[in-house]
Amino acid sequence: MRILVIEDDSEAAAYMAKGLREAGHVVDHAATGTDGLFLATSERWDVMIVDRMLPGLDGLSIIQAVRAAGILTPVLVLSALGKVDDRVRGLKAGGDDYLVKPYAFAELMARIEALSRRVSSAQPETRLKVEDLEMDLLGRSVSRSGKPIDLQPREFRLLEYLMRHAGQVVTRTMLLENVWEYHFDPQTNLIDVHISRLRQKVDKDFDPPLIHTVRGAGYSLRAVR
Amino acid sequence: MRILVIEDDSEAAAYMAKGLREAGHVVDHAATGTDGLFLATSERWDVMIVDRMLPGLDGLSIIQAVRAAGILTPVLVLSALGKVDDRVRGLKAGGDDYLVKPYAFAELMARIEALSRRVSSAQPETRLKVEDLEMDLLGRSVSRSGKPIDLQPREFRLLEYLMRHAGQVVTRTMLLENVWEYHFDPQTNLIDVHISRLRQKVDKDFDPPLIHTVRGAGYSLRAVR
DNA sequence: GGCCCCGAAATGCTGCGGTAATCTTGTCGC
DNA sequence: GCGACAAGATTACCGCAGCATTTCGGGGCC
Repeated sequence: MRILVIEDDSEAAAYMAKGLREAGHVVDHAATGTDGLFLATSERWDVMIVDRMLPGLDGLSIIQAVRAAGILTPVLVLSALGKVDDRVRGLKAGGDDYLVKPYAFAELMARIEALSRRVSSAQPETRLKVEDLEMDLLGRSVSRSGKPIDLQPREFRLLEYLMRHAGQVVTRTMLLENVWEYHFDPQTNLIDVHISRLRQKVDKDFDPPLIHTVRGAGYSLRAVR
Repeated sequence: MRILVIEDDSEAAAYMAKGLREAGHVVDHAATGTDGLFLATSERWDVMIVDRMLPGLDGLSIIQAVRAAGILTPVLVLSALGKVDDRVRGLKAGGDDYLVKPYAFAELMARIEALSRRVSSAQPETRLKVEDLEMDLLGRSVSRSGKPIDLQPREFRLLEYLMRHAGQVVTRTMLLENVWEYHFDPQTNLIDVHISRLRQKVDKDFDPPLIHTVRGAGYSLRAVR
């Protein structure tokens, strides 16, 4: 899970980040409000943990700005202020939960789980992304660097398979089995033809090429070889 | 907003219900765990508030049962137990938030707001809109660019389903299940025929076409492509 | 009994996808 | 470094799957 921590106390932030990383999450950290807001709006996160008292830009203002930008990522507000009034204000600003310092790490973890549960696990993945290449499974659409790419059904299935195995080498047999549902060798250059067609659409007008040939083995989708 | 309160202390329940109703919510109340579980699963709620200590069926067990039934309604757990361990257990059971008694009413309200915010944005909508195509669910009427379009019942249901999934690709199976309630393949071109009829009415005299076929996959309602 | 909605079937058409021929590139051995 | 061979890339072509449209008849409903 991708978690953004916005917290000015570097010791507290390091402690939290360490624990979260040990639990298998990807954690990024911003020490000021302005940095935090930038990261919050420029990348995709599953959960944000925002300290309320921050130098520069106040935690609650960040949340409001994030919400105003139409981002619905769950936010956990962290604060030393534990009075009811403070908590209410934190939630009203658009926070999804409020945790008072000092906190137990187990509770932090549990709350993060609870927050992300419904949002992220609500649907299985609906979009794939490899570098600047994006695929929307529900809309059956593909784009690279924002430009839409129009694919045929078989091409779409082929690219989906490649993207799901990005970075790995995919053999012809794997493709025949999983993309064509052939359990035999058609003795033609069927796959080569489709790879070629995909390249025309996916790599032709872009850089760097993403589809690489692994001679004698198969193909691989990745940024560099 | 529809709120279900499961709480055995009748005085506490009445107090809470009164406050919530004054805030404009619809509140129903169950005094035992079994009643609560029945109401939770048999009706639609926006938020549930569950006391942890209940006669009959424990609060956490209710939540687990509700989640097992595939219901994602946000649950606020209410409890006198405030130790970190108890809170963690409450959240792990599938609760979305945890509030310790005694609580301030303002905080309860704020937490309910926060809980429902992201989910309940799915209010029982009364009208759908995709580009210049509008559908009034209550009045059973459809119009495009202001001009009324007259649809047959089945056509209406079909268009409604497409509009609710605008931008996504809708497969034939999805349509059979949700528009026809067929759980098998009729082996005819039933869907094609109805799509064709819809097109005559929705796309024929307008621009751009909204109903697109996605070869090998299904159909899609969207502005371009 | 008449109207009309809906589903089945027949027909026509479009373009996807598989085959094969030809061209290009990479990799050996000498 | 050069030639030969194999692996892969590209191109063109055509059959037919998959979709659109039209017609027709049964049956529900007023």
